Amino acid sequence: MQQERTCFVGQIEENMLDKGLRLTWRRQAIIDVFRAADGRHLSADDVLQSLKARKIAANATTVYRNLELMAREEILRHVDFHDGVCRYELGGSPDHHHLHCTKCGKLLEFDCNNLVELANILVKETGFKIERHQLEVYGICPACR
Amino acid sequence: MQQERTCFVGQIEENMLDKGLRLTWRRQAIIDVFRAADGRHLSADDVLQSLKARKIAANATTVYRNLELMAREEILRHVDFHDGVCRYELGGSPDHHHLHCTKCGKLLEFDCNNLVELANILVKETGFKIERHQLEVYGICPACR
DNA sequence: CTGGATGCAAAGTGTTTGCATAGTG
DNA sequence: CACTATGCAAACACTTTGCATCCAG
Repeated sequence: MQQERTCFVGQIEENMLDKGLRLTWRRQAIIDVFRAADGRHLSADDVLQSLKARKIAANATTVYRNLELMAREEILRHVDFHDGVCRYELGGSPDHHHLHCTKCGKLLEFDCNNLVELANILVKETGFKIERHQLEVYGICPACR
Repeated sequence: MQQERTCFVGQIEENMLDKGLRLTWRRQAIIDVFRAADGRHLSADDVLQSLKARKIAANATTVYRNLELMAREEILRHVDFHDGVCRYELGGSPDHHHLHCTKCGKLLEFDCNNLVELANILVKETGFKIERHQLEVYGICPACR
């Protein structure tokens, strides 16, 4: 049981410990949920349901608190699909964006070197120090056309 | 009094009538609020407060319903600053984007031909028919650095 | 053993819905 | 005069807060 819950302790967990964060069962479970989600973008409720499916007791409050914590510590990244729900994805590179099909909901990710270029132009023209940007694109995917 | 409320009936109002929408006092007042806002991006509550300041009785429900209606009819455009509030701006060209200062809240708008180009690339690569996109950039403005 | 993590209950915020009434075209 | 817009109250979904208890380091 203990073993089931501990799963494997990977880089993310070590990262958390390095940052002085406590590594609780629930936090590990949340990380596992994101690993299993394989790049999908989960809302607090998605996480909660996944935990329930894995028979891990968890409270919505705890999930919200941990998602926010992990986003602050840059373990998760906050993304916003303009649907009124906070979503998160695992880790790292903020330089990919999303292409949504407004019919079937299919989601494609794309890198965007153009945006890096654009960011440079913006820096020159406005003097802003750019911290983050998010581009969401909506359209109809080939299958739905 | 009647005259005060009617203000001037411009293109937007004619546009509404053309679409078969009723032009009520409150709708005109809401349009006036956006005109007076001079390009700023207003939440439902902002609109409500502005109406109150102009001594126009209006109910939150009505404001929500009309903002949604006008967005559907492409009189307003829905924008989302990822702060949990729906915002709207007047009209037209969707091809400008926003640069937010995360310290002072200053807001710059910028056009983006790069994004049009990007959109073309996405169309070619993915086969999506792109309907809309929104880019929000966050950073520190020169004054705050 | 001590301070942070958790659960529970309740409050909060922004938005939506149902229904009766008022007002526009 | 018909049919839509409005106000009001209540419901709603998602998220946050306060406090007592629990547990990792």
